[in-house]
Amino acid sequence: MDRVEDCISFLIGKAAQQIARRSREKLASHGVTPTQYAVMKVLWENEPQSGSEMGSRLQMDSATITGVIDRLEAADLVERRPDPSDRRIHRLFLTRRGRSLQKPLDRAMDELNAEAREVLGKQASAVLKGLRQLGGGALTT
Amino acid sequence: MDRVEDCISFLIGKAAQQIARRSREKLASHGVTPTQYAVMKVLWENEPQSGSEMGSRLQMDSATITGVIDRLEAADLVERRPDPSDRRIHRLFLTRRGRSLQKPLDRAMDELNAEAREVLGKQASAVLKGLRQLGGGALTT
DNA sequence: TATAATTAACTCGTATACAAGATAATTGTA
DNA sequence: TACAATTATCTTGTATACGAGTTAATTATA
Repeated sequence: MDRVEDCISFLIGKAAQQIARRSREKLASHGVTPTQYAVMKVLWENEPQSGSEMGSRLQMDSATITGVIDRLEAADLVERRPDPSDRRIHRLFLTRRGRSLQKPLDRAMDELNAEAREVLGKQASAVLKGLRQLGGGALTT
Repeated sequence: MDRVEDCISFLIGKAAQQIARRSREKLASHGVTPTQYAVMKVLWENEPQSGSEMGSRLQMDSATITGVIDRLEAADLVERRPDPSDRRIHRLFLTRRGRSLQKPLDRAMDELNAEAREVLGKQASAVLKGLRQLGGGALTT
């Protein structure tokens, strides 16, 4: 590979950076980051969840989960409650405020998806398929 | 978008995470990170470069550049030297050690590219084209 | 049952990234 | 030339992300 711009790792990294940047812009007015949105989206779908369930669903490290939940809790969007049958576990619940953000945040992210699809054009489905393969363990050591 | 796994931003983020992880694994034995590799690859191609040239080439923020160069300098891979005609600028040079890493690091990253291409199969070129579009300003606000 | 293995969550240290802003130097302009 | 605008770099603070290791609790096994 002659130029760094031809390395797949570089290309995908920069594409991810641009989408993350646009995503941050769209979510910023609601005080939520892209990662925080992902966690809340999983909770809107199925509540409560333990941290480890959340982590395996979102492919997030336990150290990362802890920090994200800390900040979501500080923002009064999510709440940790002890699990009655297993004292190692904290169950994650949405607060009223957390529930109220579902529609506006989903709308903002739907806009972003539409923008990205427009950029990708008719190759969108091929790109998404490739991304699913790369992100889904095909590269596991 | 119903599930977070169908959001383009999530998919591309996770794909980038997996490639970055594999990239770190391949570079770790040489004591270099993926971002540090990118900076060195640009210097192998054309030396010296100023920090701002490096930043615009690699789409890196000035704050990020400063930290990466700090660590490359601490590892004796790159050297900052003042620019004789513009005292704002630090020119970046490779050290002997920095030059010696070109072949092994490029080989390691070529392996990674081959792995990724194998995963993507015949859709590789479509995926790369899409990534170039997304990473190259098509989403700029 | 006593103990080993596993699990969930957390802590600490390091490395990107970005926002915002500071400083020093250079360039453009009236 | 004096001053405004721009440029290059660096600083600080925040948010992921990962590696490594800790603690407490649960499960599996001898």
